[in-house]
Amino acid sequence: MNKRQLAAQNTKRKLITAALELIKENGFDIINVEDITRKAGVAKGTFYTYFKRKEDIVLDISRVPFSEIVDELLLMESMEITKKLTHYCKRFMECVESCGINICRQWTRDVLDPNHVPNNKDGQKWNFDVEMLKTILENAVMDNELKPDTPIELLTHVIICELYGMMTCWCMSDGKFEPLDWVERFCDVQLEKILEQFTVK
Amino acid sequence: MNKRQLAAQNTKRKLITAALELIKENGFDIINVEDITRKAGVAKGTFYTYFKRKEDIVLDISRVPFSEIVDELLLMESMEITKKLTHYCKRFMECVESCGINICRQWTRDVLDPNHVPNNKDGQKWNFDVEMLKTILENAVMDNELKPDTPIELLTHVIICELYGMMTCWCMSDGKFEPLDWVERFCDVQLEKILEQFTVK
DNA sequence: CATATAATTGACCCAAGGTCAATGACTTAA
DNA sequence: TTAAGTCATTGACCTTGGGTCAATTATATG
Repeated sequence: MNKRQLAAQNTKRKLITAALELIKENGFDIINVEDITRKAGVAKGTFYTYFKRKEDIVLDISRVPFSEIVDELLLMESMEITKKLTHYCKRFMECVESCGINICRQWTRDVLDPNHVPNNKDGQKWNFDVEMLKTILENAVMDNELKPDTPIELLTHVIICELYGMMTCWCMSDGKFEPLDWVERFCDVQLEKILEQFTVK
Repeated sequence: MNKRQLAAQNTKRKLITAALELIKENGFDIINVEDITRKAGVAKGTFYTYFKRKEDIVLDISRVPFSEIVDELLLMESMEITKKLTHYCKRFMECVESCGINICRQWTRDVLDPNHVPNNKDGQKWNFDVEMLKTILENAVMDNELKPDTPIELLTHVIICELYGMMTCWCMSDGKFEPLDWVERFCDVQLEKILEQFTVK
């Protein structure tokens, strides 16, 4: 990586850091692009070198904490399926809480925006690796923990639905409940039931 | 209701009808306030007599179908709790489907908008009567279907989470799955389990 | 009929997202 | 070393569209 690329990387990092602090504190709609660039110490136009639209920076902000979960799960390869899924769900809500309401709010609003086209290489819209969840379930089928005819696509969607539902409701309720208590209750009560009919006894 | 009030009511109805068609067809961000007023046959300023902000009209659009569910549930008073809740959930997703993705998307984005202050009299932000759900559960406790120490607030939130999760994911996935199949699976597999520990045997 | 009230209008304002030609620092190849 | 090429940076400028408001018109009231 040469000098120019390093400088560019640094500029992007400065923008993301500035935006993170400003949005977390004030909310996405309150601040404008110039607030971000001023805090980052660059010109307004520079923002648009790295992000197509004002909204796009939120995806990049939230990507960092969530990407850690994928690494953690790789280390849990040998564990049983419910342990892995429980970890996945709990860590998801931990990330939600650490990002804060303003970021999660805007992230959800972004993904619901039909104009939103992700600008990252892999075209991934969800910040959280849904593919990872699928892989966990596929491995469980291969390991004969789950029946061969398990509808993986469906189960993936069910769990994602649950997590996004919790996140959305948490934001809507202005943080009235504890995300971690919430997800724990879900794992204890519902998760096993969801898997039950596909589990090999 | 005198002539003037009737005309005003009619103007508002025209605006809502015009907006419904335009948003359902094109999406909220694509159309602007003038598109709505042009289609309704009124001036731009008139819009702001009835709605504080462009976004506020979406709440009014979606209120109609959802309000019907409350009436239906009043007719089911004598039925058992799972029947009532199943009906509630299924009808919710029916409304979601009939509103269409563009309306539901924008509705969710609205409620996640921290600037959003509902303009309707009762200050209700959710278009769907959450209080109704609470009432159903409270009645079940009184009828000794559910234990006296049932955490009603919690159960209400759990079910709302599920429904909003389904709606949000449906919108995010661009309508890739069937809302009705989805909610049926939820009612069959998870609903009973959620209630189980509070059910009087 | 005069006064009060409420709905309607559309020209206008303006915040802020987004553009782009010019600049200059850095890279590359001869 | 140097000249050509590349690319991040800049900030004045453009544009869109949400929202305002004084004037007007229609209706209600006494």
